[in-house]
Order: sequence, then structure tokens, then C-alpha cells
Amino acid sequence: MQFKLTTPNMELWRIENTFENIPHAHADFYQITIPVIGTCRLTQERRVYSISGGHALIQHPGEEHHFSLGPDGGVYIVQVRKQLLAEGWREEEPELDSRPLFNLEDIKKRMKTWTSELLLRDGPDPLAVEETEGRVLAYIRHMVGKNGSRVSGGLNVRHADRAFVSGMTDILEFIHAHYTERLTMDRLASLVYQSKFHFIRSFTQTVGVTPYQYILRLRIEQAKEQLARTRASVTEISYSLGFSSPSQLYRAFAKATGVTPEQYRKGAAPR
DNA sequence: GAGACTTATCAGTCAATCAG
DNA sequence: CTGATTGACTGATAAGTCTC
Repeated sequence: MQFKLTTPNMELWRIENTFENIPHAHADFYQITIPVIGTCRLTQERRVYSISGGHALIQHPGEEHHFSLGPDGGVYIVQVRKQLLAEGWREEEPELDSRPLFNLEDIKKRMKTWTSELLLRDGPDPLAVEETEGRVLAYIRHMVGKNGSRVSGGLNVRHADRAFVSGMTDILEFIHAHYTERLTMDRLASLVYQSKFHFIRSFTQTVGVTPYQYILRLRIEQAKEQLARTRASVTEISYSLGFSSPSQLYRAFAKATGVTPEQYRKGAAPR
């Protein structure tokens, strides 16, 4: 059985039962192969691995690989566009843990949630897809980043941030639900019972960008959407997205995209 | 001329760093 | 882990430019 969901920047696969594919490589994607049922026999750069129980393997862009499953085997595969995973990392080439350990119950639950979000969205909604991509990316980054030791039976939780990580999904959901409002660091930090300073550090470490930058990105993406799909003025859009004035949107938009909102609208293909 | 878009400036806030 | 410090960045406002 094979199940696959594709978004602009990711592919989510669930493959079960007898399966074998031929050697191949992905030029622009990182692939994380996560064995969730039985054993997966994976060949990567001519080395053969038998992986099971959530002990995943990462296939880097351009790295040749193939794998096979027996009748009672099953894997999840997450493919993430190279630029997206590398974005926000301090190094140009992110240093990844080659053998990240995923908690089976946790990854099953998350895959179910992500696929539901992508399948059940109300019509073609690029922003909704992007929001799900953001959640997948945050989790994958957290799991494969090398700067944290792993705690068995849970997320890639370093130190006493376990409570924070368990509340991470809630924080991201809160931000996604309220990013058009005025959100302060104090307010967000209070949601996870942490000081503002510690919250910012933990969030940045987990997600890869600061909370403020994360909120700003959501707003810019929504602005792009509105510029392309509506005739609302830039001023109207800026206020509707929680910017306190149009100049905020101009400056942030120009910095993020390299063009002004009006230039973007002129260049956006009609839908 | 009016409205929309864009830029400049300054005060306030954010976030990285460091020390306790 | 927490909070103070400080440089960088954002928010607010005003004013210039452009288009109709």
C-alpha cells in the first residue's frame, strides 16, 4: 500500500507491505526515511542498512538510495526541499544527525494530523498548505538538527525544554490563529509559562527563526496572497494583517521579496 | 486635487550576548 | 535558567511622488 501527499515544498509518503524501488537520488530534496513497522532494508551510497523502530536515516540531496520492505514492513518518508530545510540554519549546509530517533506513537500521530490537514482543507488554499508545511518543517528540523541530544520515547528534546516542546504545537497553532493581531513576546511567553528571554531562545532553537520573524513571514505570505487574489489596496491589506501602518508592510515586504507590494501585484500571474 | 504608494526619520521594541 | 545590556530592527508619523 502506498499513500503520497505532495505540496510545493514537501512530499509525505506512507508505504506498507512488500515494496522495492530502484536506485535513485533527489537533486533538491532531503529525504528522511522512518521505519514504523517491521524492518526496512535501505541501501544508501552502496552501504546497506537494516532500520526499524523509528531509527530513521537521512538521504541528502543527490545521494543515491533505494529500499525494500517485507510483507509486514512499513515506513514513513518525509521529503523536504533543500532550500527550505537549510533556511534559517546558521550554516549554509545544515549539520544533521545521521540517525535521528523518532518516537513511533508521536510520528504516527503527527503524520495523521498533517495528512488530514492537507486532505481536509477547504479547497485550494496555498496558505493552509504553507501552514502545514511550517509545522512539518519545525518538527523535522527539531528532530534532525544536530545541536540537541535525544531523549528516548519522545521528541528530540534537549534538557528541561521538554515542557516547551510539548507546548510547541500549541504555540504554533496559537500564532497561526492570531498572527493578524498584535502579538507580544510577553504574551506568547506566558502561554508556555516561561520568561520572555527563555521563550525566544527556545522558540528560535526549535523552529529555526525568531518568533517575530515567524509571525512576519506569515503576514508577508498572506499579503502576497491578498495582493494576487484581491484588489484591496496595500493600505487595507497592511491593516488587515496586523501591521500598524502601511509603511511596516512596505518595508517588511520589500526586504522579504525584493520588490514593493505594488510591483509584486503587477508581476503576479492572474488567477 | 485626491487617493494610493513609497521613503525618511526617530522613538520604542526585539533579540543576541553575557554575567550572575 | 534568568535577567540586564545594547545594537539592530520595527512601529509610528510625516512628507514626497505617482497615477488617475
